[in-house]
Amino acid sequence: MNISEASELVGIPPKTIRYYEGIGLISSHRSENGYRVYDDRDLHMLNFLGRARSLGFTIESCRSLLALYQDPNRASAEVKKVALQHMDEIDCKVEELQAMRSVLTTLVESCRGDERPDCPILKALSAPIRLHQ
Amino acid sequence: MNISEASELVGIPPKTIRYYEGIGLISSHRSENGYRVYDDRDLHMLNFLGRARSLGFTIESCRSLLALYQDPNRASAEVKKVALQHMDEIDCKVEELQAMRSVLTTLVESCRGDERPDCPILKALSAPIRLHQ
DNA sequence: CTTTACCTTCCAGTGGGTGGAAGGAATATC
DNA sequence: GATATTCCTTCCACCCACTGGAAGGTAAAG
Repeated sequence: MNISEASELVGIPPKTIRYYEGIGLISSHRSENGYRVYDDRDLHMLNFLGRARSLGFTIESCRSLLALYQDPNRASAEVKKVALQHMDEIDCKVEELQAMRSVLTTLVESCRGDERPDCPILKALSAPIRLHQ
Repeated sequence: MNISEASELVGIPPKTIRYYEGIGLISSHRSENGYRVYDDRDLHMLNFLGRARSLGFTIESCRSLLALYQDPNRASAEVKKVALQHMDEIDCKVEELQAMRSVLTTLVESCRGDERPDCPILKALSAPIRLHQ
């Protein structure tokens, strides 16, 4: 099948599929007219990639995961390691975002949000420079 | 003062300060030798930017916030609107990340993580293609 | 035969910087 | 005075993970 059909089946845009090929994440065969052709095996890889990406794995992690997936002698510990590392990064991001959120909540709650210029949010943002050691 | 001193005071790298000037977020005066010179007012703006960025506001939001800050006829409602919109985006991101995290948790918990190839994480990633309507 | 839809490659842009090269200017040391 | 180091300047390229669009070839439908 051609790229657009593969795209529909796995839910990844054609552009992205070509991109994945460009960076060596997947490969593809070509038919006589130069069009990319995808078989079940290719769909399987693309599907794997789509799921991994939707869980937030980076392209490089996806590369590792795909390699492990295709290696019958893999140790599941390797896979778990990649996943745990990813979870750590997610946790870091969530904490960062929640820290921001909590400051923003305080600021927003203290702002009347009317037509007057007086604004605690701006006041907080323009607070005196504290020395960055 | 020169750029590196300003940088230290506000905790923003010189490269980033130049970048902010390049995209028109701030401006700067030059001394005779062509060096950028920063006064208290400039430091104040940079500090404002640093705080806004550290709360996760995008550059474009920072531009709006700086404009509001410098407009004595602003309505605090405008500021609050920017902040609320930003909070919405943070909430979206957190939800996304937590959804990923919860799937990952399940997968990681089910993986023994030993030297054997059998791995539920890979199994889940290679699960049959479900049609993307 | 023409239109439309699909395919190809390549270049450029997104956000928010960061690294490094090449070269000028100021200061410290010998 | 010469030299070394540090600081400054600009500019170009790179990061991630795509995405948009141009220019042109190919296939299927009317």
